[in-house]
Amino acid sequence: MKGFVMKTEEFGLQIKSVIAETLVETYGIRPDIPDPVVPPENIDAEYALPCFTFAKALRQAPAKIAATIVTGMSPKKWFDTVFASGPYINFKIKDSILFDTVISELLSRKVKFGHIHQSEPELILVEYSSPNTNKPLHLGHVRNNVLGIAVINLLQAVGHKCIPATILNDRGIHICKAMVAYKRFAEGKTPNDMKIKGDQFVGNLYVLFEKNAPKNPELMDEARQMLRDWEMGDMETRELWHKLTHWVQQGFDETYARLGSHFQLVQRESDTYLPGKQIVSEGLQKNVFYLKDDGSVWIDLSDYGLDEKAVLRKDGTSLYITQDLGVAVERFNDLQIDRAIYVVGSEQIYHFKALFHIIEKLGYTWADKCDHLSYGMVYLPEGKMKSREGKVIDADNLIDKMKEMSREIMEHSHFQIEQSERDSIAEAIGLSAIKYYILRFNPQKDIHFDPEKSLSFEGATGAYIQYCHARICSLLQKANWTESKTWNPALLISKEEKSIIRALLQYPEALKKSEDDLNPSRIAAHLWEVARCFNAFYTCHRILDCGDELLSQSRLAMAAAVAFCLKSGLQILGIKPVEKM
RNA sequence: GCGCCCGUAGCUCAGUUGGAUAGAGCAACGGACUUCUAAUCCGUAGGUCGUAGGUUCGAAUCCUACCGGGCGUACCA
Repeated sequence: MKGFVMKTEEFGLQIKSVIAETLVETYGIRPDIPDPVVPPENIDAEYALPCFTFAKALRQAPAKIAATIVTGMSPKKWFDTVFASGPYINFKIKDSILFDTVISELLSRKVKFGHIHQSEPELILVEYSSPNTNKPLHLGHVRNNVLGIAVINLLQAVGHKCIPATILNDRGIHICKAMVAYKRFAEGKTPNDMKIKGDQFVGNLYVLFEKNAPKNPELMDEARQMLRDWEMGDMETRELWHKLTHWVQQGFDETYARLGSHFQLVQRESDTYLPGKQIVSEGLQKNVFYLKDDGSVWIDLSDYGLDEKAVLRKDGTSLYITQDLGVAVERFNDLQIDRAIYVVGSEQIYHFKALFHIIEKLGYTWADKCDHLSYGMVYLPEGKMKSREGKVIDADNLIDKMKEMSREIMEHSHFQIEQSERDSIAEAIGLSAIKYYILRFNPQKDIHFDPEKSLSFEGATGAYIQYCHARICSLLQKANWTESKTWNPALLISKEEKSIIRALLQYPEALKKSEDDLNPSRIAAHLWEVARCFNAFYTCHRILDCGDELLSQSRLAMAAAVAFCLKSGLQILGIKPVEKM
């Protein structure tokens, strides 16, 4: 029954080699063969090879070449038909072989379908999240975290090793403002007393400060004094600082746990702002930097089309870029990483351009191994989020809200779920909606987020894909399905089944593309495609009790393959697949 | 001013190393539930791809100019 099995990736490779062979035999030339592409829907074929690139060498129209190649090609046993259509050569693979290959590979590789093994994996540090410790995480951070998680999963899926890293920006005027507000207004209360999370507690203080500061200028003076005291290591100030930052971090930990953010390396600005100074003095010695009369240190980046950039203040204190410089050098030296990816918003494009050029000028060979994965801003209907004014979408509130909406739908669902399971499922579906919504976008694009309209459980959403996955899990469970059950790919003959198989076949390519340009939206889109194909199939064909046990088993095998693919993709996106909803 | 990003259906977005008839979702309208989970499916309608030039066999995609929006251009982060 299962005769000729070939790994899915080999179809493309085989096509290229057949074309190469034919070109040698027919024309006596050996040009580069482009990768096969996916034909449009009206063409019944899995692969198409465009012949434009041969036109120049052969001095013939692409369509003529395509026709000639088809005529001269020796048939392969897995071809059904090969036909030229204009400048394209279309390859239709024998259904039985195609179906067998795709389903067998999914059933054996499961969620590793499409993953790649690297013989020499890179060690890649991915820095993401890196929040200020004076307020709760908001929607902007959610985008950052969700993207960071997905990128790490993506890199690992294609065989690299990652160090998830973050820097807590726990030092500076922002936290001092909250500290002043605490002394003035908090009356010694704690987050526990107020029954709120530590980050929200401190965030409220920060907003309180900003509200009162315009009318009370002495508040700002106090905050500045607080910063000086902190730098001097004043005990009382440090204790207060420690107390507040600790509360914030406890709050973050809860939110991170919900979002699924994990960090192998957590650095604090309060620890890392010093090493950069060492780099600055080295740079001065190498004459890469120069000293101005007032004592500040600069670098001229005009040969890169940038301006002069300060790397040390006149009072000798570090700047943001000083710290990043020090941290980067430490990471490459101490951790032996091959690459570093910074997941940071697009407003810092200039900063990272400057940073990487400075590293290059300092002569570090790994300067080109640093990447800034920038992502667009998140806007609300009323404009940009402003944490000073408390005008933000709070991460915890957002998750809670989506969870509630999800629970609400569950109440009215036909499918009954045990009371005890509802909470975790509602949480998972709520998070799916948020994460999928964010990851559907190209990271480069700004997101205009309307809380009333943006998050939905219908159409191209996380819930849609989860729903498809849950349906299949339910089927498999009802049938007591196991991989060892006998099935026959030749029985899967409907056009809906064919669409499913083609979508599955293209998944590894979508994964690869996603990783190539660090763009998880490609996977997100492809999962939608897979789920859509399955849902369409599901409504017009029976799977269980369809009157033919072998057909039933064959459809179950295909359904299981779909489930593995969806599960794989969801996991890469950082979305927890559910088995019921 | 200068630099970078963006402009595709009413709305939100795919498609951009030039390639087959520019695709989805939402909203609108018309259909399918005594359900293998309707958080689903099927159908209809909706487009001078910001504008104008250019490059060529071919442009949403590349180049130039302009219009509109955003972000930068800190001894902030």
